[in-house]
Amino acid sequence: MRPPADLPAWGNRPSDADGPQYLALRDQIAFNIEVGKLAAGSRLPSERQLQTSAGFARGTIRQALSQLEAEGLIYRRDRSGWYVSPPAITYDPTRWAGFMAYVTEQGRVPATITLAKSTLPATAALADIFRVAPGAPLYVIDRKRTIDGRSVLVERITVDPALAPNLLDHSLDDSLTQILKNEYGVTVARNRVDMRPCALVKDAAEALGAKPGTAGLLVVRTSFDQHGRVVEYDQEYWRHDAIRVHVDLKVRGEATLP
Amino acid sequence: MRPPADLPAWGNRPSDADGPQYLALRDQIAFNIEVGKLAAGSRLPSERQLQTSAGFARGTIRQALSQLEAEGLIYRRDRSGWYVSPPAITYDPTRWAGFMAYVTEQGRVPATITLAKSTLPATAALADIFRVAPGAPLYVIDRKRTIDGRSVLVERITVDPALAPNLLDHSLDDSLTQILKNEYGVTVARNRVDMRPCALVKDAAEALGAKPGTAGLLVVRTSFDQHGRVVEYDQEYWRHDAIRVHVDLKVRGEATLP
DNA sequence: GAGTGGTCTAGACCACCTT
DNA sequence: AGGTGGTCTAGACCACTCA
Repeated sequence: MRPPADLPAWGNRPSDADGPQYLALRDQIAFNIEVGKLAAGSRLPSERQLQTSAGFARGTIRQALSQLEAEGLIYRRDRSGWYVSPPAITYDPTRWAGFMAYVTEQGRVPATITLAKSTLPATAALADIFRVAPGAPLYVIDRKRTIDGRSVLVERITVDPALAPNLLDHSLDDSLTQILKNEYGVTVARNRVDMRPCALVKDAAEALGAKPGTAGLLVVRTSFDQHGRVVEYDQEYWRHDAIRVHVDLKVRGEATLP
Repeated sequence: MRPPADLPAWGNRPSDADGPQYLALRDQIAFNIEVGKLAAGSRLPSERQLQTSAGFARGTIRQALSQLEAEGLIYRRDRSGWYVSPPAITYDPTRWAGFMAYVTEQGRVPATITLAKSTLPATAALADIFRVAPGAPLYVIDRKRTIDGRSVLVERITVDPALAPNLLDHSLDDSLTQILKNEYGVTVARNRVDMRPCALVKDAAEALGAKPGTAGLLVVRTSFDQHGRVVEYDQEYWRHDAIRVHVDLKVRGEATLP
């Protein structure tokens, strides 16, 4: 399976002559990034520096920066500054490989930090998912994951203690799926993945050092074992510029037609 | 396969007391949407009306509206106004159903408008994808698709004329995959899907009546026939609030481990 | 033609990060 | 302590949509 080429598109041609000024500034910064004058991970000049060097009002500068952020070319660390985005990682939900594995495969350095772990009573929604009584205890684990030192996602994993008693006693900084398999003999037979663009809610944004409301991608994975029981329910909030999803499918039977 | 529940999340609790004012305004509007006071598709008061009724400067109003837009609760029609977003459609790339089918299935009304069709010489990137010589002729079709009358995606489809001669003579407002199958006997054996959050580039935004730079989702589908030839290469730009991706997978062999 | 959002200015104060 | 981005104000003009 060859790695997916950089997704081409209709093209982001330089703004038409006489477009808005903020787009002209956008183009100039984007150009500096593309030719490598501004390297991935490096910091942009401060807004006030750009203000004097470009001669625009600060609001206009911020419009240009927000545009570049929306495009995924740059990102901000809350109240710290603007930085050039590193390349995105490619994520294949159909592959049987955890975060640590596929990030490493792509020549990057992954890391996991456990933020919190606790036992909480099931909310109505979770009770429905796990088919347990509302209020029944569930393990809840919050983790943060980084690539080359940059926080790219926070996740909340929920597990039914019935399937993995004393799970929280383990070190949770490695692949949870591995632990479930090796320590509890629980294997995943079915995987359901839901994805949608979102805005990073406050807690997620704070954990990522991003401004609340920044664009993100919500990936919800639900893993089932061979008996159809929910093994793991995982909500991942990704920085929107850090992920690309890639799925490769053999077409299965066409019996799904009504 | 039961329809995926609304993806729950960490929760968008009301902004902490004494948060920024624009978030207070956001909460107020969001509340009006949730309780149905502002129905899906309906128009919000104009920015200047909000300005006087809420007592904030217009910039602050616009910040609140942009926040709601990022969250997918509202959208704007360029220079026309702000509107409440209808529910998103669920898209399953593993299912053998075209746009018209799965939108209808979800109780919505789909439509397709062909914007342009032409024969163009292959760019380097396209030549590589189709394994033809650079400059070789390729069919290029631009279409727009709507749900309940709202434009939700524009796409550019590229097809190799060798597989489907005179394709452009057909009506292209229906499922292209159907035409390829019924008229040319070309069936899809493999489907590759790449997705990433993006900003809508100028042409795509204009076709959707959105402001350039609005958040979107780029979905690139590459379809192969049983001989591994590329049948159809499709770049879809979605409004980010209009789509949810849902994938359901049986876990296949674990032979992919290194 | 009236009203809309889109763009832009030139200030200001604040909370927070960095050193 | 100095500098950063985050928020906010009160104006202005323009291109465009819509009735």
